Amino acid sequence: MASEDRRAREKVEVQERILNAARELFVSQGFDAVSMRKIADAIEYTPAALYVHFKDKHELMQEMCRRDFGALTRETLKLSVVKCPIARIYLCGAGYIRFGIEHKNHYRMMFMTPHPPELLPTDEDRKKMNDPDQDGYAFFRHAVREAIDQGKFRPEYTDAEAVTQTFWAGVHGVTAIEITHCSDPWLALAPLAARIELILDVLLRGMLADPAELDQMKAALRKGGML
Amino acid sequence: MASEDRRAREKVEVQERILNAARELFVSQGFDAVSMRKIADAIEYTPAALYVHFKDKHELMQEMCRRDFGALTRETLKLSVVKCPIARIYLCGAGYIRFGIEHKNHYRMMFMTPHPPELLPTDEDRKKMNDPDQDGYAFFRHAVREAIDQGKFRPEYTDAEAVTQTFWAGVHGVTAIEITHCSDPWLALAPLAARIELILDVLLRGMLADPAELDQMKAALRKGGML
DNA sequence: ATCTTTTAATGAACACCGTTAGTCTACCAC
DNA sequence: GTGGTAGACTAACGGTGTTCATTAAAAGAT
Repeated sequence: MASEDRRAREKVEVQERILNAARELFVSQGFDAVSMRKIADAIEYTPAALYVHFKDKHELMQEMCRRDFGALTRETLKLSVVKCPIARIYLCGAGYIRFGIEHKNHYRMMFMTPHPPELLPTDEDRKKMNDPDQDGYAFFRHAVREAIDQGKFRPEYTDAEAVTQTFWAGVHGVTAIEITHCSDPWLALAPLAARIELILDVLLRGMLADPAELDQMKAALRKGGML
Repeated sequence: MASEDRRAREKVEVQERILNAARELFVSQGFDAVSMRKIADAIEYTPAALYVHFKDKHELMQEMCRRDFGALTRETLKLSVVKCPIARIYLCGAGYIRFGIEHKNHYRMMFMTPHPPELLPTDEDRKKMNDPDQDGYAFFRHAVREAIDQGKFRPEYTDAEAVTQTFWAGVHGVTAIEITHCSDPWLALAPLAARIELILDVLLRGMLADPAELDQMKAALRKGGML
């Protein structure tokens, strides 16, 4: 059945052309600027044809973001070479913010827009979600757990999940504010770089049993050219 | 010209009925659920009539949110009775998050949606914006400045604007994550109360010259029944 | 009391949007 | 060849924000 393979290949190719057309509109103008009709026009198809390949607009956009966000995961996982969990946490946070700001609309879609609660994760998804070698969140939480186990954090901070989510909240806050308010004339934002360093320093120092360790870690990172 | 006054009163009354109808749809179902036609139906007017009173849908929604957010400002300003700037900062943050979560859609509209950059603040606005007795942000920044002047923060933290925005980023992060992801099956969020306390503790402790002061302050607040 | 100006509200339309039902057609397995 | 399948198409439905010419009524001026 070579022809069957070919048909499958063709199908995938069409889907990819759809997703690429969608991406082009999306990155430059955001979700609302992507209309099924515009996508269809771009690839010289009829709007209805898109529904052969995707359930609806939301699923289409989600699929596109999902693929593109593999890049964030891959970039994050690269940090497994960093031995010290504190340094790993710091670099994860910095990378996360940077990525979000370089992909504003993707970030908005993934982390600032509620997803329909109908799409539940499969068992396979659940497995991935908890594997630090496959999932960025799990990777980060693993670093937190290591730090806790090594007694790096204050003794009252034993809940890795809560600590992870608090750190996430901090970096998400900086990212989200930059995305939504960077050109808001009602607000005079301090330089982004300063805000990034501040939030990372403050969060980590506030969690560390020995706050001085932050500066040692940063000095070491600078020495290694990783900061 | 008594009749002129009456006409003005009537106009204001219609505007208010529009805003109230809009609010009702908005709080329960969000921005997208509010359509000009639905609002018009609710007050038994024609859709076009709304454009006599408001430039467009966005301005209408913005005006509604603006009014409702007076409540946040008023609630924040109440904290001027708290003498210690550190405690004031802490309570501001807690109140901010609480308010955001009790008014999810309003918060989303005000702080998670970019505003059209065409509407510049007037000179009067600019005056208000910098008056701690009228503006919540200025009030908060003033507390930060006090804390800095009193030597409460680490010596390298001298930029009140940056510190304010970093603290804001933290509380915004918690609020925004709760709003967008509270019913996300892909995420197991720690209890909200725990995340609130954690972020406030961590942020403040990370900034304080003497981290132990956080616990003293919290103890004092608990004694006074303010926490 | 009549005439003019102003203004809120209307009806009808425009240009979009996401989505669907029914149809056509090219290909595949038999 | 025949029947079935699946991708693409045409046409439409019901919705959206918004505009514009027109009405009707009230206000002000003479």
